[in-house]
Amino acid sequence: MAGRVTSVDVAARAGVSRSAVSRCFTPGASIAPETRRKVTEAAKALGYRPNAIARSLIAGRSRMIAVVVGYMQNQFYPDLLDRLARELQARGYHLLLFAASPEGDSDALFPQILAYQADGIILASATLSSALADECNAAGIPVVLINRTTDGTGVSSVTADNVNGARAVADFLLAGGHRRFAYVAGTAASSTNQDREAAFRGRLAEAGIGEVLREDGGYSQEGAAEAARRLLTRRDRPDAVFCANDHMAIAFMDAARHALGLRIPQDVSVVGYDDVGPARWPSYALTSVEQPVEAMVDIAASALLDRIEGRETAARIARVPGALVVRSSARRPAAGIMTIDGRDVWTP
Amino acid sequence: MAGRVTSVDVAARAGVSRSAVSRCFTPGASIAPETRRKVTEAAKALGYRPNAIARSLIAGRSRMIAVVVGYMQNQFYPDLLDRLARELQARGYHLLLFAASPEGDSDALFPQILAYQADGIILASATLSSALADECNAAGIPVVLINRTTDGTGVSSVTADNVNGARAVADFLLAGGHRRFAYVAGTAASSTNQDREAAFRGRLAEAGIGEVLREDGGYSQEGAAEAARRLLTRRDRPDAVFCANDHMAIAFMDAARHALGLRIPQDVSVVGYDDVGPARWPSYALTSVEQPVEAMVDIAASALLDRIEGRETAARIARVPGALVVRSSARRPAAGIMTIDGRDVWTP
DNA sequence: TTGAAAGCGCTAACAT
DNA sequence: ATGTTAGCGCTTTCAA
Repeated sequence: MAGRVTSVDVAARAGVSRSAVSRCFTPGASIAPETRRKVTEAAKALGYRPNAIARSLIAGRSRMIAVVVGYMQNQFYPDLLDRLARELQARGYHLLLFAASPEGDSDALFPQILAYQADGIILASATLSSALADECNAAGIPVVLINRTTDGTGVSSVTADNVNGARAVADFLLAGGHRRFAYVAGTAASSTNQDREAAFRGRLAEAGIGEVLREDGGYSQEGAAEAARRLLTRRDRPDAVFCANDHMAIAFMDAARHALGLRIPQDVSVVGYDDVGPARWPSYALTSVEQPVEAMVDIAASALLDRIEGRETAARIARVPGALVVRSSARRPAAGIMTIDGRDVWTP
Repeated sequence: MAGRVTSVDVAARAGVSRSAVSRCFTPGASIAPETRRKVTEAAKALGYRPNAIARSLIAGRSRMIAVVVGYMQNQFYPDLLDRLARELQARGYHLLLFAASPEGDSDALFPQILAYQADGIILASATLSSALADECNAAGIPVVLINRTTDGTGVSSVTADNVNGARAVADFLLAGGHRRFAYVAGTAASSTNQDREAAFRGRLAEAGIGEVLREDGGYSQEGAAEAARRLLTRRDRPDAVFCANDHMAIAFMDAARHALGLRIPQDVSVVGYDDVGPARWPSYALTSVEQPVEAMVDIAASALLDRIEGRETAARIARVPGALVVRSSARRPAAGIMTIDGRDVWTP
């Protein structure tokens, strides 16, 4: 039962005071080399580790970050979580994971996050209500939103540059010679969906395309498959479809091919957003705007820890650019594609 | 700053002692209805929540479970994590997430898990070294392994019934009339891979098939694609391939079709293990043995909490059966397939 | 039923 | 550089 060893035991064995033991484990504390040696030795012999819980109590900081995720089927979120856990670990923090129901029991999470004295909170979901973010913010807990923004002030957010990303998609499809467009939407209330949709439509409108068909896929694969059925059986079938994310785009492609017998991109071009792992799988070879997980996590972690550790007090709004990665799910324009690091990228 | 309210503040406002406040939030403590009312009211007005950290310090239990995951690209793990978080939340526990490198800095995790006084630990990875499990176990922290077993005593584990699952795959492929078999292995050292491989080979041997080709895919998609290239360009190409998991089976199928131009299942049958989401995607329609996440999580959580809460002291070894779900990545035998709940299942 | 007092394991002033 | 003292916020005997 090495777990029950306290600093008193170590102090006794090393023949010093508890303070000395404490100092030995406190970076930058003043302690004589000889004392340190004795303590270290005793600690090792006893299997002693300072109790982080007790430490938190004193410090008033737990070094734990609450991370709330919603939908784990979309590979973007597992990737995010993985990077987040590593990044926080590397910075000496730990990740307390909360799974939120899509509906919004997320309010029940607030007391728990508070109770555990989380030093900060990361909300990683396009669809979660902003109520939780606002509550935490009001309670003085630094908040970072990933993949969505909110109107509330004081809340940091890290998103892709959805506006430029969606514009690039429009340009790309126009350059490919498409004329009849459709958009498969995610949850309408999410800022990410709104930004992507508005920018896509806006750019098309500038090019003189007023009509863009629309179906709601609600960020789900079932929704996207249903959207495909509806859109692609119309007489005036669209020849280019932009799905609000890859997760839907994949289901859309499958429905188009396997349920409807269409060829991609000959019969219809499909573009997604996120550039998740499955987009690279040869069966899909999905053209998609990347959402650079690593950069987003770095920024989110820095924004959060800068506030927690008092280096910064203002909320930070970051928009991270991502390349439009060209594969074969959409007709390739004759020009404007460059190969960078072995990846075909749209650079008009 | 509602977060900084303590029981003293509530006590003062309610005109009672700190003890009374404590009792109000302790289920089953003796407190007068009137006192409870006053305290509840004051707490609500002040936005007070008992500090879980301080509580943990006294109780010697943190109500936190450390969960260590390795590889998040394989959709099985995000699904597992999602269920795990919900299940633990529902039982009043919380999940402290650790991402382990495949190599094994997992030893560096031990001190951290200890420091945070995790009440238990769940290792969810087929490949993690068992050193961490043994250390925790030795330190008196209950351990549950998911998706692998270990020789160490005192460690609980929950796995699929890999032996019967792999046997079913052999039977199924034999019934489909196949004669030349191959196995794409996961990490050779993992118990899961060993069980699946041995049972698959064993069953084939019983049927008089002595030779089974083998390639190591190391549980990675790159490895599986490479395995496909090697196996399927041989002159004596196998006509049936069992991949140690779906994650590899998918890459194997993609390589077979897109790099090698083969048809599935006409040229080669492919079967996987796990029945993850992508196995159901029409592009793959992968025949696979399911690994029932929900049941596995229920059992793992119960096994862990029963030990933590002292209801049981012995380690539990659970093997959860899963159906062989028949889709179209492998030739279908003429008989032995039943439709249950809209799913085709191999029931010879 | 209630309050006073002790203490969970640790760190941070403060002396020395 | 080291030990002593006083808590961090809470629960829990122990009396009353």
